[in-house]
Amino acid sequence: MDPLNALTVFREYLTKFIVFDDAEWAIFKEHLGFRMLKKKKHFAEQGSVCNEFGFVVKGSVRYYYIKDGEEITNYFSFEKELVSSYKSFLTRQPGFNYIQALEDTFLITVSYHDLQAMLAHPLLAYKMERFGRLVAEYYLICYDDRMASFITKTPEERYLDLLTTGRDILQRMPQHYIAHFLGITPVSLSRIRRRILSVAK
Amino acid sequence: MDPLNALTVFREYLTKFIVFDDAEWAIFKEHLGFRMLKKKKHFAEQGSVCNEFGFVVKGSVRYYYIKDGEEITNYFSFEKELVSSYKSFLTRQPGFNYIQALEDTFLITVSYHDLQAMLAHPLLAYKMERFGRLVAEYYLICYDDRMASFITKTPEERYLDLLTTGRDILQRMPQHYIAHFLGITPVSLSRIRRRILSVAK
DNA sequence: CCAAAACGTTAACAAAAGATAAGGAATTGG
DNA sequence: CCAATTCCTTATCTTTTGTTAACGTTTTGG
Repeated sequence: MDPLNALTVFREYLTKFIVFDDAEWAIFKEHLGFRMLKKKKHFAEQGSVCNEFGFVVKGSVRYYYIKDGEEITNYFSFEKELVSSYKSFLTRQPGFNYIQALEDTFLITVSYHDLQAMLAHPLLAYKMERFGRLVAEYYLICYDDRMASFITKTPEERYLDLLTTGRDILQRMPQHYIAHFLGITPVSLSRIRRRILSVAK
Repeated sequence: MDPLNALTVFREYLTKFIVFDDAEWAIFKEHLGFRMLKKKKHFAEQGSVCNEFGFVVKGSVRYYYIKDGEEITNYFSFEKELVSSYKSFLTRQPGFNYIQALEDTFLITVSYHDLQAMLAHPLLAYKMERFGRLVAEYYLICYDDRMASFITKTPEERYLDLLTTGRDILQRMPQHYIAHFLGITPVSLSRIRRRILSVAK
C-alpha cells in the first residue's frame, strides 16, 4: 500500500467531518503514523492502554472480549473506518477488549500524544476540537442505533436487518463472529438461518 | 425551583467538562432556557425533531420506544444529567423515541439554534466545540459499556450489576421499566429476582 | 500436499425467556 | 375516600436460546 495514496484517501475521508486547508494538512500529516498489521496481530489488547486510534486503509479488524475463556466478537471495522479501543484511548485506562486484524491490514494511526499535540497546536486546536466532536457524535449515533436494536428487537430481527445493511460483515466475516455480534451463539444463528430459509421457500 | 440556584448547579456540573470564566458564562447564560415538565409530559416525541437538549435540575425522565403498540423503556436520566434525543437533535431528523417526565421535572434547556449560535460566537466557539467533544466522548463511553454488557452478559448478570451500581434506577423506577432497560420482559425480571432470592437465602 | 484446525450444521436435552392470564397489593386521581 | 388503574407476582404453556457433542466440509499453515 502506497503511503501517499493512503494519505489522499484519509484526507478525503476526513472531509466527512472537517476540511483542512493545505497549511493545516501539512501540520496534521506530520502527526500521522503508518502501520501494517499482519493477519491475527492485535491493534489493542485487554489489560493494555490503547495508545492510538487508526484509520483502516486496507483490510479489516474485529473487536472482541474474552469471557469465561471464550472470545466474544463485538464489532468490526473495514476500509475507510476508524478503529480504536475508544474507552481506553480516551481515559488512558487499561482496556477490556482486543482488536485484531482479520487479514493483513494497513492503517494510518494517530497516537494519543500526537492527538494532544494537535489539540494544543494554535493553528489546529479549533478544528481538532471540532473534528473530535463530530467524530464522537457520529459514533454516539451508531451506538444509539445499535442499543435500540438490542432493546427493541429479537436476534432474528437483528439478523434480518443485517441482511439488508451488512454487506461487508456478511460477506467478509465468519458466521460465528456474526453470531456474537448479534448477541447470540453460533448454534443459535445457524438455527435462525434455517428458520428463515424454510419460511422463504 | 429557583432559577438562580439552578444556574449555579448547572455551572458546577459543567466544570466536569469545561470551565467558563465569568465573561463566557455571562454569554452562555443568555442562551439557556428553563422548563418545567409536569409528570407524564414529554420532552421529546417519536416522529418529531428534538430541538433542545436539557439538564435535569430536579426530577427524572425515561426514554422509550413504541414497538407493536407497547412502550419499551430504554434509558433514564436523573438530577445532574443531560437529556436529549441525541440522534434527532444532532441530525435534525424526526426521532424514534419518546422522553417523558416521571415526576414533575425542572430542566435547563439549550435549543439547537442557541447551541449553533454559541458554536459560532467568537468568544465561545472554541470552548463550545471542546465542551461538545467531551460530552459526546463521555456518552460514547457510557454506550460502549452498555453495549458490552448486552454482548457479554446474561440478563441476570446485568440485573446483578444494576444492584450494585443502579441506586437511582432501582429506588425510583418501577420494575417493569427496569426490565425493559435490561432488555427483558417484566415477567422475566420477576423470575430472575425470585431466582436470586432463593439462592441468597 | 497433507495433517490439523477452524467452520457450519444438526441433534438432543436443559435452561431461560416470551406470551397470556389471573389474582392481590399498591397507587392514583378525581 | 373510593373506584379505577397500575404494578408485581405467579402459573401455565410455547418458543427460543444455550450447551454439548458429533459429523462432514473447508481452510490453514507448515
